[in-house]
Amino acid sequence: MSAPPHEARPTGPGRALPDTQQGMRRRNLARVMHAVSAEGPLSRAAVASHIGLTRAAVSTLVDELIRTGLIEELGPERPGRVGRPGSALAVSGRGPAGIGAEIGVDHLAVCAVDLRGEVRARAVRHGTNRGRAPEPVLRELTGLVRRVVADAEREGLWPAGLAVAVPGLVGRDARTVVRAPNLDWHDVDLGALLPGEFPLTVDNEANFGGLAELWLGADTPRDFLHVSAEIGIGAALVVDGSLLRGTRGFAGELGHVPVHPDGPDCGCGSRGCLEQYAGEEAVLRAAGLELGEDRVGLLARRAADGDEEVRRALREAGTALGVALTGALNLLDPEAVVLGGALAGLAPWLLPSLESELARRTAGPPCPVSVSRLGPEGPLLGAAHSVVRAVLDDPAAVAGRG
Amino acid sequence: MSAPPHEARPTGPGRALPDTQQGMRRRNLARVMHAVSAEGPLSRAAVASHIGLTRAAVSTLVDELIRTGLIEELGPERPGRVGRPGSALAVSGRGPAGIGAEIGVDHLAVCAVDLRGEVRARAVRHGTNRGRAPEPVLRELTGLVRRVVADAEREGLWPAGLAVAVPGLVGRDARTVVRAPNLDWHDVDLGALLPGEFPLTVDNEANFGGLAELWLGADTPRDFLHVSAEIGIGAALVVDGSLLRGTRGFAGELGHVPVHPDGPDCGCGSRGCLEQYAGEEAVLRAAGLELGEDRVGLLARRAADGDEEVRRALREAGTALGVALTGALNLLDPEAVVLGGALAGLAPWLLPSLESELARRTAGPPCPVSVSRLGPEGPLLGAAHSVVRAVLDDPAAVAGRG
DNA sequence: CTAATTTGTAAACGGCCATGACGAAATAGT
DNA sequence: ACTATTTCGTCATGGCCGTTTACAAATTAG
Repeated sequence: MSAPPHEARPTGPGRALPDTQQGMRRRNLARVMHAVSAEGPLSRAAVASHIGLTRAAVSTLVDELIRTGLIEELGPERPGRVGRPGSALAVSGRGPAGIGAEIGVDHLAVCAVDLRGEVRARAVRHGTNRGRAPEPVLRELTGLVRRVVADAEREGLWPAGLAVAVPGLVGRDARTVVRAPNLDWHDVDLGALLPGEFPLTVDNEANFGGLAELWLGADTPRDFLHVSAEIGIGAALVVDGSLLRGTRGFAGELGHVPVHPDGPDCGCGSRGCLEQYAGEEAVLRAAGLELGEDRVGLLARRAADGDEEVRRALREAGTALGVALTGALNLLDPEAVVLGGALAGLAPWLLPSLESELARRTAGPPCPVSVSRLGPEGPLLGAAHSVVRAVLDDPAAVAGRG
Repeated sequence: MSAPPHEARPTGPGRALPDTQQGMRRRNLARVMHAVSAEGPLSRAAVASHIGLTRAAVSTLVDELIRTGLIEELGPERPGRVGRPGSALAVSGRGPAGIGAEIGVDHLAVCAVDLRGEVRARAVRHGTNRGRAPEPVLRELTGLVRRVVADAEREGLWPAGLAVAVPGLVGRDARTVVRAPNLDWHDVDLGALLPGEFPLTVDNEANFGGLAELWLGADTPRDFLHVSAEIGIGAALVVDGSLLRGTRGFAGELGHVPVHPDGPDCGCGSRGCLEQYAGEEAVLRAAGLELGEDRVGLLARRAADGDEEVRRALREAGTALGVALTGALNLLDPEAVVLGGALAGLAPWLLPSLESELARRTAGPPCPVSVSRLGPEGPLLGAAHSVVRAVLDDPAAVAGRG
């Protein structure tokens, strides 16, 4: 018997729960979880003042969360001020875990993250997946998942769900890979090919990278654009703390924004798309390099070595990116732009031309552009954390399991 | 004593109410209002099954709404089927009213809309406002508002709030006009210049036009782009039934999306912005016409008369619009594009080139482009309805007043 | 060592929706 | 015409949930 799928991508604490007393209760449980999770160890009284309920109400909520193993009582706080010291509460390190997986072009990776946000187990397999059929790849991925789950269970965790990051477009059902050019996959239903023991969510790697930035970034705002690139160039649009997905789930296709409308033909049918100027293939071609393994690393090394041809190619890519981003900034007015994925490693050579292009084309103060500190880890962490967030968003839904 | 400002632009039924029984009650009151408002006359039992509460609970909610004058009992329904007929409920036509106002380049307009969505009073003053100082314009507008309010009050309505549509950028405080090029206004705080008797909201005319389309359009989806143009070209981005405003409130600036990055200089500092190809001035220049009054009407007449120069200018504007929209569609993946405002009147000559450009640049089925049936009335109606929606979204907040 | 302060819990209270029963008002069947 | 059936609106009851109030416990300030 497979577990029921968790609510498709909840966007906030306890959204869409019915407006009845039970729904209220569930939302308040979620608020307690969020407060304890975000603000570190907290006493019941502190939680109460954070979320605006009374100490008595919080007491019963916390009791329930402790009974279900989602919260732990750490013991009395060290008293620094007058009054009886509170008893510190923290989210449990032995409860549910989020299993994140990433299907990259050159690797597979899986990790388990506990409610505290710590990575408690991981497994990686290197080797290209380009052009391989979905079935063998997913069999391999399943093997890694089982290993990570076993490791996590040895530490007292149980898997609350699996989230898979894919380098391609994912339908709004959060299961189907509609198109993944780098893998040459089309309309692959991952739900049918992965273990059904726990709830599954599939999403674009740019989206999960953006969520990781939102949840784990140092001072990432709640409105930003997260740009990431492998062969394609994708963006995660985070608006008011949640992802903008679009009707079909295809939002954020920055790579096919027209940069020079009469430019070279693009595989998408259009002409002069950003991808023709800043995509991996285009940059390699402009730099006079061959395609091969670890293409991004190669570019970075050559650029660092002072290869002027490579540097010029990257400068021009940055300029094109700047043009496309100008359009996006005019449309979305975000608070920041974050470069993630492969772009993070090439940032030193992309940023100057990108930023000067933005400055040139923006009237007021230009939108700040920063580089993700998560780098290539973003999508994997975002995937795992998305499961953790789902638990925080509705702890009652998880209480029965485990 | 002025009324408290209503919650800044609520986005959905009863968002952000505290999770306590009172908040639950308020949300349920809102759900009853929405059901009755949207689904026409409804019996208590029908409301109950619509919103998922029991008949008993709905009874008490309806009693409260009747007491506060927001809902009226129309009397027994004509029984078509077996069983005791219900008593039809409808939102009141004599309760609160939304006052909408529009500051256009060539006119001022004010109207009052009741909870049923009917326009119950209106006032218009023609004459250009281009280059006039804010104070006299707003004095004039205040006069119109007072007249409309007086008319509405004669019909048993009372003003629940004033919403003003402006042809320019509005800050997130929903009071300040940051920049309105057509009026030559900068950083004007409308809150200080308009009567403080009722809650005030100010927004971009494109945004209010988009909301009107969302609320009043025949079968407008919950995800669409509403493009409108006077001198500037603005877009309202409706995502999942609510407006995307951006951090500073400047989202939707389609007019400054780069179309030809090396094109002619634009006032914004960039080059080749959409506005340089599809803006009113650019089109008039391309058509070899002078600037003057009723410029859009002139273009439409000439085009209808078969003026080939004008038609070519509009075709090229449509093409440029298509390029910019391609970018927007790739980023946002909406369900539809709606042309409103001045563009609606020129649609016959813009649409062919626009749609062929979209078709050329889109891989899958192209995003459908339609024309607003509200036309130039959109922003005014959207403004008035935004106040009505605020009442529907939290009827309890309004209960005390009036 | 006492007063003050803060924490956590327990009992009483009040608000709110669900449940179940009932009268009212219509139709359907005999 | 009369009864059975169905549906509507309401009332009384009960359970759930957060609040209020009170109190014991644990710490600091003086």
